[in-house]
Amino acid sequence: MDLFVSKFFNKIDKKGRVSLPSSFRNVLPKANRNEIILYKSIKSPSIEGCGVGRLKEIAKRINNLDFFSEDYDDFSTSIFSEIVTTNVDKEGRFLIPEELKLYTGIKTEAAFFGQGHFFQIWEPKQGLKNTEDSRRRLLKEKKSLRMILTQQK
Amino acid sequence: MDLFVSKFFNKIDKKGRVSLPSSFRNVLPKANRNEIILYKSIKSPSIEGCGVGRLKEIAKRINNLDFFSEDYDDFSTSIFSEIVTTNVDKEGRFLIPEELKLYTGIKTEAAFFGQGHFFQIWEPKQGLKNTEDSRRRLLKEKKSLRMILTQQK
DNA sequence: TGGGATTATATGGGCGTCAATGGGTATATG
DNA sequence: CATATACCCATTGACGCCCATATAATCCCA
Repeated sequence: MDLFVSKFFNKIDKKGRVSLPSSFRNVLPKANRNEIILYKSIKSPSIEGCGVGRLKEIAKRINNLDFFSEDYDDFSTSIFSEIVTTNVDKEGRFLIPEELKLYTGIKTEAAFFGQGHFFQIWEPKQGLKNTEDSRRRLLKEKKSLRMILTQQK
Repeated sequence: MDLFVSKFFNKIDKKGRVSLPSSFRNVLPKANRNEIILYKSIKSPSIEGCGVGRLKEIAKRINNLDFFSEDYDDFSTSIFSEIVTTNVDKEGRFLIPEELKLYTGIKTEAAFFGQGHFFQIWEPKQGLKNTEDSRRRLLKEKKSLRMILTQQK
C-alpha cells in the first residue's frame, strides 16, 4: 500500500522520541526513509507530515492559486516557511519539534491519522474528537459521501 | 466470478484470525490477494471490505477535491484515517481490528455477506436480521424489485 | 457411474521475526 | 564543556509464516 491510511497512537519517550507507524514508513520512498517533513496544518491544531518527495506536489498546488491573490502569499508563507525536516532513526523514531508540540498540545502521546498522500499528528483526544466531527459533518451529506465511496470505475 | 456474492459464517480462533471465504479471495486481483481494506459501514453496524485497488480509486477522487477546502479534510479524515489495511495470510485468514469488533459486536464468529463490488462483515445474528429486514422492505415494493430482476441488458 | 483417491477449505497451534518502546553511550554542535 | 541528537543494544508482545488436521468438495478411473 502506497498511501497513508488508518490511525495509530504511539507514546513519546523521555527523550522525546516517537515511532512513526511502520505502515507509514513503508509509504516513504525506499531511498528517503530516514527523512520526513512536518508543518503546521492550516486548518486545525495538528501537524501534517509526509515524505520529502511530496514537497513538489505542495508547491504545485500553491502555484495553481492566483499569484497576485492574498491567498497565494498567505499559503506560500504559512506552509513553506513553517516546514521542518526531521530525521527518522534506524528504529523508525523521530523528534517532534517543541514548537509543533505547543501548537498541537501534544505531550506524552501522539495520534497519527492517515490522509492518503500525507498524514496528520494530533494530541490524541483532540484528534479523536476531530474524527467524530468530520464524520458527523459528512453524514449530513450522505449523497456526496456515497459518491466517493461507491462510485464504480 | 469477479463479484462478492453469497454469505458465509466463519469462526474466529484464539489468535483472532478468521478465514476470508475462499470465493471472496478469488475476487481479489491475483497480484494483491494478501491485502484487503476494511472500514466501518456508514449506514449499519457492520464492516465493509474490499481489495486495495478500490482504495486507490477512492484516493484519486478525493485528491481531485479542492485541496484547501473544508470538505477535503472531512473526506480525507473520515475515509483514510478510518480505513485499515489487513494482511491475509497464506491460509486466507486475517485479523479483525479490535475497534471494528467493538463497532459490530463481533466476538467468536463473523458473517460475510457478498455485496457485489464489496462485502460486509456482521455479527452473525445481527447480519441475519438485517437480511430479513432488507428483504421485507423490498417486498413492500415488489414492482421496483421486479424491475431490477427482469431488466435485460 | 460408484467409490476410492486427490485436492481444497476452514481451522488449530508452534515459533521466529518485527514493531514499539526503553535506556546507555558516542558524537556533534554551539 | 554542556546539551541535544544519533547510534547501538535489549525487551516485550503482536503478528506472519510454517506445518498439521479434519471435513468437504472434486476428480478420476475401473
